[in-house]
Amino acid sequence: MKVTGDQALVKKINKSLILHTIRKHAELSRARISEMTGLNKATVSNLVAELQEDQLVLEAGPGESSGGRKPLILHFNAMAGCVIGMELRVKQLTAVLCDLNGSVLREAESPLLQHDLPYVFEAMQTMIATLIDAAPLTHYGILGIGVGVPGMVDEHGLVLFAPNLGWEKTPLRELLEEKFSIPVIIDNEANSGALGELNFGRGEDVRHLLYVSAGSGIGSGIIIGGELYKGSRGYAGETGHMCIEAEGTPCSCGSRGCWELYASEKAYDLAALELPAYHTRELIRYADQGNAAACQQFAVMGTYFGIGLTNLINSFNPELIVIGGALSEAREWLEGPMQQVVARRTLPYHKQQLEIAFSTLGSRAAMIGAGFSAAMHFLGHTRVMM
Amino acid sequence: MKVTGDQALVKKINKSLILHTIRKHAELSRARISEMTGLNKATVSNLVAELQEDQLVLEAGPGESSGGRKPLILHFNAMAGCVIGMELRVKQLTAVLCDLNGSVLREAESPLLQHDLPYVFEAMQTMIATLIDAAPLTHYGILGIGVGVPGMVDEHGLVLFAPNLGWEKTPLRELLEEKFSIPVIIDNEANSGALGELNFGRGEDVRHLLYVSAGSGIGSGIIIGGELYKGSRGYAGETGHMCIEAEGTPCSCGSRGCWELYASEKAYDLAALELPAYHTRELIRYADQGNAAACQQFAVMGTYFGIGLTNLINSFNPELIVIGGALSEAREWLEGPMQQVVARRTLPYHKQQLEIAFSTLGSRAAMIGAGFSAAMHFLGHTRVMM
DNA sequence: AAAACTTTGTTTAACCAATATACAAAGTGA
DNA sequence: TCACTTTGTATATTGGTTAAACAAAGTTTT
Repeated sequence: MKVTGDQALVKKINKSLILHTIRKHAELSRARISEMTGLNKATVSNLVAELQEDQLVLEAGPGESSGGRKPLILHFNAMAGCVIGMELRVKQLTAVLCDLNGSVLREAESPLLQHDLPYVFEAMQTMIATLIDAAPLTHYGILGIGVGVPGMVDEHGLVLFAPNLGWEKTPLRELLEEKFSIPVIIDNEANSGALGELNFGRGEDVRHLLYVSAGSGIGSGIIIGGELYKGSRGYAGETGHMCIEAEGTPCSCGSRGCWELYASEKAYDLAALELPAYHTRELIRYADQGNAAACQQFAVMGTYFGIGLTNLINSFNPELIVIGGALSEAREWLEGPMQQVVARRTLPYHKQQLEIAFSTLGSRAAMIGAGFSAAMHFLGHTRVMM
Repeated sequence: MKVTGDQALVKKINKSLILHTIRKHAELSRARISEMTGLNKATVSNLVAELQEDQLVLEAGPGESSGGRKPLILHFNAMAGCVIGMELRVKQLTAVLCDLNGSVLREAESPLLQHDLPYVFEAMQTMIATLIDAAPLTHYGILGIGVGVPGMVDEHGLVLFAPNLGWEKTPLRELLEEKFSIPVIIDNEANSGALGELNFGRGEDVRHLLYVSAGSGIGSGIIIGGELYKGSRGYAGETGHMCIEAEGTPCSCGSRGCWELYASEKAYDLAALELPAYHTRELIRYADQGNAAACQQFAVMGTYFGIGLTNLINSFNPELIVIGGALSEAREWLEGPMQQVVARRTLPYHKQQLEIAFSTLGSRAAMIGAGFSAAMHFLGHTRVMM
């Protein structure tokens, strides 16, 4: 059954519009909201009153007059409740406690020594419980948990396939919801990172964003029209297995010449590196010391990284690409060769309005994005398309 | 100013819902529509009455009783008006006169000898005028013109760049609207083809579809969530310039190893073909006659075609890929090698629900899709997202 | 300092689309 | 013929937005 229109829907649309207008712009008066949205002043007053009852909007006293009565300043009550954003990495579990604006209230981190589900689930439980205990008292309490995982996730929060964890069809959402009895959102780590950068990083006012996470592999989160694009069964963005050498190195996925073999940490295995370094951090240290082999390694990777980016640019035509993940820390060494290749290889019209940036949220992008998903699930977002 | 909710919007949403329900399913009663949409019977009656006044819905007399009063069968009045769908190709101009259901009422075709705008525009004008004259008398007359062009088009119908025509920043929509005073929709030929296949070809009930048009180059039309995805400035889908050989053959776009150099008609130039054939039709004839060189040529192209498809599959995760364009006529020779590569190289979870099909609309896909765009522009489509 | 003007936010009455409910019309089956 | 089903319409109610008037609280002009 499709969505039909009635008065309740109208109210939902307008209330949602007002809430998100306040959330994004902060410090608005009712009169200003009426102007910005086109809604009648009376409608704004009524719905703001409801949002105040819901504890989602607060009145912060009078503002500056512009020649008449002083406006009553409203702002979004980011502390109406808290959310937990978590990232499950191969060697580490990290999480944040956030308010509804993505501000980090508390951080937690613990190493992950094994990958079997009981062990990992136990570690997640412990960390979540710790953050819940540490949460300040708010009206709604803990509103939800968002988790970014290194693998494909379907629309029911089932982790279909996470090769680096050895997981297959793991019902992570179900397990966590059963344990904590609050909504849980599971998503691919790159998708979460894309949401984080879109909302709290570089992506303000961007409608088409590509977040490319390069670490032990490469994954992309695709934002289209301001929203996450997940593909037909929820796992688009597996761009690491894009072929950039038709008859290149065989990959574990069954294909050959996959991008991530040349432009992620997997490249270290292939390179004839005469250095005792197989991790990005170490390699960066060598490069910083002026080691030619390390510099060369990054230069080659940067070039390959740019080739893959070019393909994504030609296909998706994004406004902004944000590069995140462990490799983004090697920006100093990767950026030059990468930008050079992109400049040389991209179609002229794509170049014009494209910006390629490195993550501003750094390693927290995925956590913050995952928390944002949980917050949005609570806040809702009803709107009309023409 | 954003879209706000009021009663007019509610009516618009519901009227649109009813109209498109009738359009897609045909032969429905008011009672059945009420069940399908969830709208109240009275609401359906009222809005159907308005749609009848608008001449968009007709009553076709009583249907079969299922144990009670006979239903009154409604159907979409596809002949409320006509649209023109046109495709501008490098060597040919083709167009169709369609009803609002994409049924072709009349076809036209003429060779294109030059590419300068005055000549092409003159040819377009003549063809459109002929079709308008040939149109049957309908309530609304000619509702719009849709044109698919071999190049990038922005949201204002400006042809930004069409290398095969030598066009740059050509205001095609403006010119046609000025001339004919009806709405004109310009789009990339692959985008139009994607819409055609989605609505009138293989794509029924498909939400994520990729239409890959292979001819003198390769372009893709991307349907996401049942809607055309155009990228940030309206020209996503330039997948032909996806690099599949990092240090491959230099391309006119400035890059190297572009997919279309290996898997479109451009490959003929590169191949050491010892045949006097440089066009697909001729080559197919040779292959049909058992010529080994021709078969080999197609087999290689099929393999490369599959490699590019694999990249698209991993990135977009579509439910259905439809292959169109001139090369789709070589299906017999391309399909085997192509499917083999895809089967071997695609990630296991992507394979499960993916179907790769050849165009059913053939060379008419883009025209019919362009006409559909014009029809949809008239009919409107208002809906809600949660 | 008083008067005139501005701006903000609320109150009021009117409007109108969807809905539930009752009802009329037109069929089936025993 | 009678009981039941199904279809489609009529009626009163509900509840959201809106325009317009208004009250409140400023600033600017005289």
